[in-house]
Amino acid sequence: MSLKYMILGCLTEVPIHGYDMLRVIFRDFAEQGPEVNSGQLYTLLNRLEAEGLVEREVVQQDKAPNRKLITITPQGREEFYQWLRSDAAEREYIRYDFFHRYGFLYKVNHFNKMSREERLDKVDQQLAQMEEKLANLESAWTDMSQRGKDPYRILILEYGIEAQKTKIQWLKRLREAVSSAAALDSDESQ
Amino acid sequence: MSLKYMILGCLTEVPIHGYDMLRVIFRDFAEQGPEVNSGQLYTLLNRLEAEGLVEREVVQQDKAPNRKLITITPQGREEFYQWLRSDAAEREYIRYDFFHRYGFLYKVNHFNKMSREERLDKVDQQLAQMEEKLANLESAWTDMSQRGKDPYRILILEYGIEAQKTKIQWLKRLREAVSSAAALDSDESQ
DNA sequence: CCGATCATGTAACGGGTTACATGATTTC
DNA sequence: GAAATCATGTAACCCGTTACATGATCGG
Repeated sequence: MSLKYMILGCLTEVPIHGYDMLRVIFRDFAEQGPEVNSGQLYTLLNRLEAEGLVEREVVQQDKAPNRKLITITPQGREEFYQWLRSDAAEREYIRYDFFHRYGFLYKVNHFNKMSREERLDKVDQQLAQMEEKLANLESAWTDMSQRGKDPYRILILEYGIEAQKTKIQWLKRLREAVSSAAALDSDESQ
Repeated sequence: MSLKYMILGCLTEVPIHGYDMLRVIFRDFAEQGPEVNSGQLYTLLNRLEAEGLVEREVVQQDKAPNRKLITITPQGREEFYQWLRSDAAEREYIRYDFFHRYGFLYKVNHFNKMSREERLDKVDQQLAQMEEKLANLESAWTDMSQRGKDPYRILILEYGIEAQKTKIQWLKRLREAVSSAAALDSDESQ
């Protein structure tokens, strides 16, 4: 379970309440803010509390709905640091992981079953999407470096940007291949 | 469900039996052959058969365990082509997907909680793993192009190789940052 | 007053993993 | 005769998603 350690890691830095965590953690994974997956968060939080890794305290707010401030317990902190130092989650057994979960690539795998127009269409759409995403990442970078965030976190974002650029460059090559080659119109495989 | 379409896609090209599919499909995702996730395959296959998308026929083999040859039905083929042409599975809503599921990156996010030695250690390990993986991908490429496979499939592999190189380059930059900078030893975050 | 946002939750489902069971055949 | 590989399967579990429910407060 990876979210568990995201939560604990987040809490090692500052106590926070659930809704804010949703915005902080999930905002970055799904494009827009909440209502994204409150489901998982609150149920996990229940479990973590039962396990004694976090504590929740109701904070009365006048003129606003009550919040529950979540703090990490010493055991929680302990477990997070142990995980952090272990080599858990660092190994990737998956050889073709770039392929895994990237539906578009899987469809390229079956391009020989599509017409040239269909291929071009798909590639162009993908390119547009990926370029938009790159722009997003880049503006996030500007934002982050202006706010003087932890340099490691900026570096992480820079990895994301590089990876995205690599993807785009490859998509352009793919586009070339689709648009130019009759030789690529092979039908058999294997 | 993505595996469903991997199976159907595989079957549009050639009838195959379950165990072979395990080797073909899963070999590429988990490093070594079966016994990897036979669980999912056979249960899914049951469902696909019940839905009339595939058919199974027992093939008696003397001097070997019986196999069940799986063929795709016209409905199965139909459904696969529809999926292929739709834009299903092509959109990525996840902004920081490069971060998602890449445990190592998440730990870099918490590098400020580790000593310089621990950081270097982690980075070096990761580098070694990623370089090994690159070598694997490259030998797979040699293999594939010698066997004259579908050019699109070779292109896909080339994307994997490029992505892996990007990762490695970044890891080297990260290593630099860790080994050289005292300035990076910031403690606060936010 | 209505809709948006803040804030917390439950229930059902679904895909995927792990672990286990079975049994044959080939190789050492 | 033991271990490895071929071949098919079941059951339990876990993580995550979807969909829904509740209720308060704020802006128009």
